[in-house]
Amino acid sequence: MLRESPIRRTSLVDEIGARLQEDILAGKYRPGEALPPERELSERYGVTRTSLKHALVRLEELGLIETRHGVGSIVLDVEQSGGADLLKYLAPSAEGSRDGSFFSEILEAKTAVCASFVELAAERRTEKELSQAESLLVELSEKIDDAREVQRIEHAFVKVLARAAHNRAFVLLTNSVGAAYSFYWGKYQSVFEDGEWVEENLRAILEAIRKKDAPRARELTQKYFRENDRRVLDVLGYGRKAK
Amino acid sequence: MLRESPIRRTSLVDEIGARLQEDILAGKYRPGEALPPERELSERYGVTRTSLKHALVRLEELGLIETRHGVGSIVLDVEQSGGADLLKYLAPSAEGSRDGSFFSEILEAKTAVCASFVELAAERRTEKELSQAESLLVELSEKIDDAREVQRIEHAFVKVLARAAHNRAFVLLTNSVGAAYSFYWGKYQSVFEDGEWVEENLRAILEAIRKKDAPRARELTQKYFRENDRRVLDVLGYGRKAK
DNA sequence: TTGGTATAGTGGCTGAGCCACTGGGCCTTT
DNA sequence: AAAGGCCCAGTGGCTCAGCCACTATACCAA
Repeated sequence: MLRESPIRRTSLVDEIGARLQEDILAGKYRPGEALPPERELSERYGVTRTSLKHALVRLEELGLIETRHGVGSIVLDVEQSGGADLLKYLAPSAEGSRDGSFFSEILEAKTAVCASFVELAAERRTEKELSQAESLLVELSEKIDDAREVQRIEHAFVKVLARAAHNRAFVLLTNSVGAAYSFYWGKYQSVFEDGEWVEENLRAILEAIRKKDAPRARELTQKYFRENDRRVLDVLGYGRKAK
Repeated sequence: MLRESPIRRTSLVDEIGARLQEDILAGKYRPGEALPPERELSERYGVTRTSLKHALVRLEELGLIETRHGVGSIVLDVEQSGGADLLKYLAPSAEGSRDGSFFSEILEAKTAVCASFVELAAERRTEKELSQAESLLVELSEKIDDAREVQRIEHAFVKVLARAAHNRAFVLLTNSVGAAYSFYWGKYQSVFEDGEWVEENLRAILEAIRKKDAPRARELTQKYFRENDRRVLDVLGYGRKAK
């Protein structure tokens, strides 16, 4: 069965969390200041303290606030303590404000991270990982006219390489960055209409990895993703503005 | 006032969250399976459902579980959906099991990420950022015999460069990675006893950035951090084993 | 086979309440 | 005055009991 992206039901808690998050990121509550007391916030948003608290737990996990017993919830400086998992929340709000440069920053980071782990993958890949990547390429050539499938397979291919680097930290970093642009996922599918171009590049990268030619693998990856990023930004209409 | 690392009071919720997290990561609950119902879990751990729920919210934010109304909390595959913010929790448990390779993986990722944003920083840094970095180097040379201070300043220096890349995604990635090794922070201070070596390297990097020589900045950064990583692993006794 | 419906199991959310911690003001003692 | 102890208002931590909303399943009817 084809797995469609499920309708995302937003719970009350998610809603409150998102509102608070926006307010914090918009500077309504400034770093160093305390949020209003939970009792007041819960009344203001019309929810119980319990529900509000669930939202605060989430914000604390993200590194947006620090809650201290007997004191309150202090707003932190995002640049100082915000974690990478924030990226997935920042993307939609950047979209709302037509902030294309933010998306280009995500892509840039993605490209850099990918280039790094591909370099490592070239040195450490096992035969099994090579064949996994290879079979993805075979699948790609079969579905080369379906942009949607091309996009999916390319993504899976990158994930295989991330694992092939045999570095758990890189896998998690890749996940965070991936979650950040997953929001845009459907919006630049047209980039993958040129399936041959994708296949050609991925194959070249895989060849370099097979030969354990790390520098070349890195170079090819960087080249491919940079061009890819450029096309994506073009499609989304951020083409020129973006640095 | 000198800011000491505060005593970390662990709340009940943190405790439950940590326990569940360990159990999940240890494979007690397998990906795809559902966690026991909240009512049962809360009874098992001897806390109210509310408190347990707070912990589950945290785990969901981390990408360890997915909770669905009317169904339950499904355990996710960490490699598939775990975010970078997990790193900071993985470090202590890896320490417990003497898993040195995990720490070396974090350092490796850190080095790669730093090298990438330094490359960008060389192209985009403003004069202001240059002078910020410069004054940190001045401070460094004044406190060059205090390993603790050298470590702190080096860290601040890196953060300045991260911002100089003018890419918000990189800042957040750096924060996540930084949080991951902050756990070890005090344990390898001796590496920074050689303050001259640190200063010399940072200065060279800054010079390359000043000249907008991106490739060289990248190369120097990579060289410095790789050697640094090696020393850190040595100090922690993971020297040889680590890949 | 199809489609509805009852139902058991699960999370979502509420509201009231008590306990624990923090910080600052006040009062005593020196 | 200065220092130390105490109290208390404000705030988060956590509990308890309960009802509502959603989901999957099994069964029944067309």
